[in-house]
Amino acid sequence: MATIKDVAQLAGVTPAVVSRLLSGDSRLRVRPETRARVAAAVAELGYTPNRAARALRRSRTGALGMALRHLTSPVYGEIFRGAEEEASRADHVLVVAELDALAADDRAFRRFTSGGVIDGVVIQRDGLATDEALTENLLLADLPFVVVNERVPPPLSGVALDDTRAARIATAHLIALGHIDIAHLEIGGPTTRSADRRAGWEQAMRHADLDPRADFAVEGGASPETGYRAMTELLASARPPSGIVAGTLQSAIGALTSIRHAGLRVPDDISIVAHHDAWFAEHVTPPLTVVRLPLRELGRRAVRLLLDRIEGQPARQEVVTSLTPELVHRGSTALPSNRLRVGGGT
Amino acid sequence: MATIKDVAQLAGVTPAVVSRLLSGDSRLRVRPETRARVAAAVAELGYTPNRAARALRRSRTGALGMALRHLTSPVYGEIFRGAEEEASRADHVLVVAELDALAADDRAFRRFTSGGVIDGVVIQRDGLATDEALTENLLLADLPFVVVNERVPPPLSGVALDDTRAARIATAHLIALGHIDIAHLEIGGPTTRSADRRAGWEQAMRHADLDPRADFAVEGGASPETGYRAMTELLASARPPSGIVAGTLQSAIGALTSIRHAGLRVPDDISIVAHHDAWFAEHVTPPLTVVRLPLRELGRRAVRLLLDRIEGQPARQEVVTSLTPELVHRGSTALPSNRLRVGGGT
DNA sequence: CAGCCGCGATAAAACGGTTTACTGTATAGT
DNA sequence: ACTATACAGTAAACCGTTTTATCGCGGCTG
Repeated sequence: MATIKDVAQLAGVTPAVVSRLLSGDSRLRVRPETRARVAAAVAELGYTPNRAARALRRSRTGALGMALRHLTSPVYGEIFRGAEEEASRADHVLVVAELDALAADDRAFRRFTSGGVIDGVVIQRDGLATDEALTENLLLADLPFVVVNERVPPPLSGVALDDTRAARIATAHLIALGHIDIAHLEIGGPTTRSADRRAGWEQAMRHADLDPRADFAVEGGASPETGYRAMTELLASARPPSGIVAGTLQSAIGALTSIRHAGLRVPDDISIVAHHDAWFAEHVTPPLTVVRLPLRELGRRAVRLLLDRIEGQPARQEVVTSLTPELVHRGSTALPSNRLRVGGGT
Repeated sequence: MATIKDVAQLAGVTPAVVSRLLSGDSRLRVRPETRARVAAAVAELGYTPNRAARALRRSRTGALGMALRHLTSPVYGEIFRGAEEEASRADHVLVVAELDALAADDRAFRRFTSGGVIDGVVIQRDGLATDEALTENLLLADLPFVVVNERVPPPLSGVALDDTRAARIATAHLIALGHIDIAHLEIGGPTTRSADRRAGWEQAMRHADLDPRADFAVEGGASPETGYRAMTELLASARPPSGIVAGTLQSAIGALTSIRHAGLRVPDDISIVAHHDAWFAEHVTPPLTVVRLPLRELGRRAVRLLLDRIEGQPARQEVVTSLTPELVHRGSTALPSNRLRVGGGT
């Protein structure tokens, strides 16, 4: 591989000129013809600066960490893409690691965070005990980090979605269709997105003079199994809801199964709307109505914020409000039937 | 951060001893007590070698690239986990990039492959033109790489699954249930996994003295939409199949929808078995019978092979046969009914 | 004519490890 | 008594960039 010395020699200058030219040092004065010779030499040799040497000198590696729990998850996959876009723009590279592997293996954590492998890290946070521990350890390691997809309190940095608004939109959609008894399948756990979506549901209900009944806010978790159980419980109540706002796609899928097992039909008997638009939302039966959130923008913003933090800017807590959550109407929501309410009153 | 000099000073030796001790230089003779002093110093200072400095000197970065098309895909997510496990074992870190981003943006490709960012790369390959181009460019860049989840011809290195066997198992399952008219939804495109699965289907059919009819081998693609179309076409034939072996989970899901739209039921009228066991296979309606393949092992093997290649070992072409593909029986396969064949003959 | 300034660069010291060749000291062999 | 040998480490070059301080030179000023 060509080094900066080769380039300098070919251009008839010293390595310093090449270096300063390539990194855009504004204090460097060169005449245009020299600049051109250097550019030509770089092109001819196909020169790319050696990252290790640069990192050693600058104490900046040009790599960003990304610690995610489920690489498999379509929502974090999309966030990753946004992150990569933004990292690419800043000529950075993304080192990814499984959150649980980092938490479980101290050597893995140290490999990831020490030795100047990465300049900072974007982390997912689900309110688990291991997540708290990871935050502690990052703080201890003095490595800049930003939390993605979750609001965090001020000493920390993070960027979240407008989950309250999203849930409001989802709930308002059901209300507009004529639903009155609307339940919320909370994600559960101490995450802000769980609380925010519940808050959004409550707000939309109150705004329409409807009652966000406490027994209609049940924990649906983040898996089909937990969603199934929560829905089954709801169906067992004296007056089951006709509309469901699900916190996650997975719990919505579990709910769908539960409803079917109860001999009811979606959307004829019960309507259901979920959050996030993964490809399979369209391919379950029936296709799920969802509110689509700007996940890619979320990833971009997280990386932007991280880069700013690395540059020494103060911590920030952001919410992506630039793009409005968008309701994608599919087959899982419709006008409420009377079937359930005949005996139910109201 | 503590440097090797700090450690050396604290232990009362020179940096050379620390370095050689930590990297296990067998030609170094030290007495046990010195060894202990160094170990104590390392522990006390929490020393981790600086990766950049090490990379600069060794011309090995300790980072491996992973270029995948769909981070979102559960199959590659699982492969990634295996890869991370193995990389971790070898004290390496994983830099991931989106395949299409690399193909589309030359600067991104160069950032990834030049400048000693990574020592080698594991790539996904789907037989696309851009994939061919990427292979060319990697060869040109003289960067070691291995192809994962696809067989490759000898100058290249790669590790694949035993797709033929998997398809044979899937097909044999339907045959054992009593199905006779069994179609295959090929992945399509010039991938070996597409061809291998088709071959497996043919083998199983012939082995049972059944006819792998040419019109029963249709291209189902890798998306629900293409699967839907393929299935619709099959259903329109004079004597539709009663069993379907789907090359991908996605095409199986599309097929499910098509069957439902045709007014038929799974598994009552038609049985369907797919490949790979992602979480949602269990949560579509009905839950899909699949053959589960050792994806994590595939990821591990790919990294192992890559590391060997980096060490200078010759190219190898592997197939993961150590773990047998396992049939997971769920609700989408059952005994064939007579309903379809009443008018159909046989 | 001396001094100063701006221009267009340059020289050289880091950065933090790794690695090769070498050194000084005791012990053993002849 | 003298050399060989093993032992236990050491010295220093080197990897490829970045960056700070400096330099020679011509022109302008007083």
